[in-house]
Amino acid sequence: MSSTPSLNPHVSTDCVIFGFSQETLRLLLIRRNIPNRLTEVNDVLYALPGDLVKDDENLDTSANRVLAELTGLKGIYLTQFQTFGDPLRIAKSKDRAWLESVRQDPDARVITVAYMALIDSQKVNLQPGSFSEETVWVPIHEVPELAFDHNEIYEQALSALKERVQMQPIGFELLPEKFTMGQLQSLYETILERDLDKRNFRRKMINSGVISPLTEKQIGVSNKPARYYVYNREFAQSNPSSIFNLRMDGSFTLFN
Amino acid sequence: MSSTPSLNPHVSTDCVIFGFSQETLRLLLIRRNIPNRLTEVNDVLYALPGDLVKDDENLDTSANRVLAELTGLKGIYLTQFQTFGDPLRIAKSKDRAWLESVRQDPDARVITVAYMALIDSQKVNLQPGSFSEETVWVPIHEVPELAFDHNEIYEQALSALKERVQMQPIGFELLPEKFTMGQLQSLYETILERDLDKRNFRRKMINSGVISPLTEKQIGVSNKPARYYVYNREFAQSNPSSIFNLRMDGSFTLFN
DNA sequence: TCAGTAAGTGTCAAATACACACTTAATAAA
DNA sequence: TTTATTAAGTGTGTATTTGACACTTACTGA
Repeated sequence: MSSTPSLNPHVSTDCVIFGFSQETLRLLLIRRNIPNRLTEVNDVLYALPGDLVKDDENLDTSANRVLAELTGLKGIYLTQFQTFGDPLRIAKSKDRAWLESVRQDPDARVITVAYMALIDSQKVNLQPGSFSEETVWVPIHEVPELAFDHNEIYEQALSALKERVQMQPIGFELLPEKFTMGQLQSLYETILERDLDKRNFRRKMINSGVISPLTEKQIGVSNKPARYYVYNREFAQSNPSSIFNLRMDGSFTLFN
Repeated sequence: MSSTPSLNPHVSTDCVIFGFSQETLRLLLIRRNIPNRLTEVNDVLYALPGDLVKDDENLDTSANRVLAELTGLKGIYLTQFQTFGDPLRIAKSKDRAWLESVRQDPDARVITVAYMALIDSQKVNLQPGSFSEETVWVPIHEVPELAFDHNEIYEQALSALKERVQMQPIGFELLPEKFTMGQLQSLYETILERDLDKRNFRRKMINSGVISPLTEKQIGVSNKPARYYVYNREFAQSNPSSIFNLRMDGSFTLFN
C-alpha cells in the first residue's frame, strides 16, 4: 500500500504570550484588517501568533522562532502546554485571508502545538517588519473574539499559568530584572485573582530564598521608596522542590 | 503559491499506559519479533502502543481508540501530556518493519501527541486479535530499549505521573474499585520512591474525604484482614482544590 | 508644613506536620 | 493446641507553619 501524504495534516505552533504592565496581565495578539466586501469596512480579527512548523525544525524551535520574529527576544520562558487537533478547528475560521496567507486549503486540517510564553513586556520591541500584522497587548479580561479556536487555547493557557505559578517560581519571568515587593505581590494577586496579605507574602518570598534584596531603592516616587529585589534563577532551578514550601518533603503551601 | 501537502508530517498518538500489580508500577508495551537476516534469530523490539491519527478523528479520540483496541477498555483515565516532534525522531528508528506497517517512508516525519493512561491492570483483557503484536506488562525499572524516541516519551510520562499524583487524586485510577489502605500506601510509595509514615498517611487520606471505608474486609490472608476502601470519584471531582490539602486556601501538603 | 501614598515591620493563636511503638487478628508451622 | 509470623490498625506530644491583624516611615506635591 502506498503512502497517502496528501491527507496528512498541517502542524503549527501557536504562542500564548503573557506580559504584565500597569498592574494588568496582558496577552500579545496579532491583528489583521480584513476587507469585508459587504460593509466596505475592514473587519478586525485577532489571533495568537503562530506559524506552520518547518520541515527541519523541531517544535520548541518553531515556537521560539515565532516569538523571536514577533518580539525580537530570545531565550525567554516558553513552555509547551497542550496540543489542539480537532479536525474542524480551522474550517470554522472566519479568516479566509489568513488561510490563504499560509497557503492552505481552507478545509485542510491543522494540528497546533500550543506554547505559553512569559515575558517582561518592557523588553519587547515589537517588530513591525517581521510579522506583517500589527501586534497589540490586550488585557486578559478584554480579550476579543479570536480566530479559529484561539479563544479556547488562550483560556487553557491562562488556566495552566494559574496552576503553574503556584508550583514553580515562574512569575518572575513577567517582571523586569529588578522589581519591588509591591510589583511582585500585585502580579500574584492578578494571576491568582485574590488578595494576599502583605506581611505574610513578604515573609514567604524572603524565606523561600528565590529572591534577594538589593540596596538600590526606587527614586522619584511620591511615597516611601521601595527596595528592589532580584530573582535568583540559579538557586530556584537547583532547589526545584523547595521553592514555595519550606517543608522537608516536597510539599508546599501558597500564600494566604 | 500552491499548497505543499507532500511535506506535511504524519501525526500519531502514543499511549504510555501505567498499571500497578504485585507492588510494582508497570508499563504496557507492545512487542514485535523482527526477523534479523544476519543472525536468523528474531530481534525483539518493544514500543509504546500508538497509531496515526485518522482524518476525522480528534486527538483524544485517537488515543482512546488505541487504548480500547489494545485493552478492550473504555472510559479510563487518559490525559495528554506532551507532544514530540523532532524531525529525526522516526528516522532514528531501527524498526523498519513498523515503518512499513504504518505505510510510511522511513524518513518521513512523524509528530506524536503523547498520552498517559492509568488503568487497573486487573481489568485488562489484552486483546490478542486487535493489535497483531504481543503485549506485555513491564516493571518500570526494567523497561528495555524501545523503538524510536519512546524511552524519552516514557521517562517524561513517569515524571509527569510523579508530579500529578501529588496534586490530584489520580492514584486511585491504578487500583481496583475496592482496595486496602496498604495497597494505596504502597502505590504512593512506589510512585514517589520514598517511604511514608503509616499513621500519618491514613489520617491524611481519611480526612481528605476522597475515600470511604467499606464494612467488607479481606478474607484468606494470614494476618489481620485489612478493611476495604472505595474512591469517591464524584466527591474528588467536585472538590478539586481540597483534595490533599486540608487548608482553607487551595494549598496542600503531601504525606510525610 | 501638611496631605497623600505606598513601603515596611512583629506577634500571637490556631492549624498542621512530623516522629514514634504497641496491640490485634488472621494463617501457618510446629 | 500452641507458637511464630505477618500486616493491620491505632493516639499523642512537640515543632513548625499559617493566617489574621495596625501602626510607623519616607517620600512627593500641593
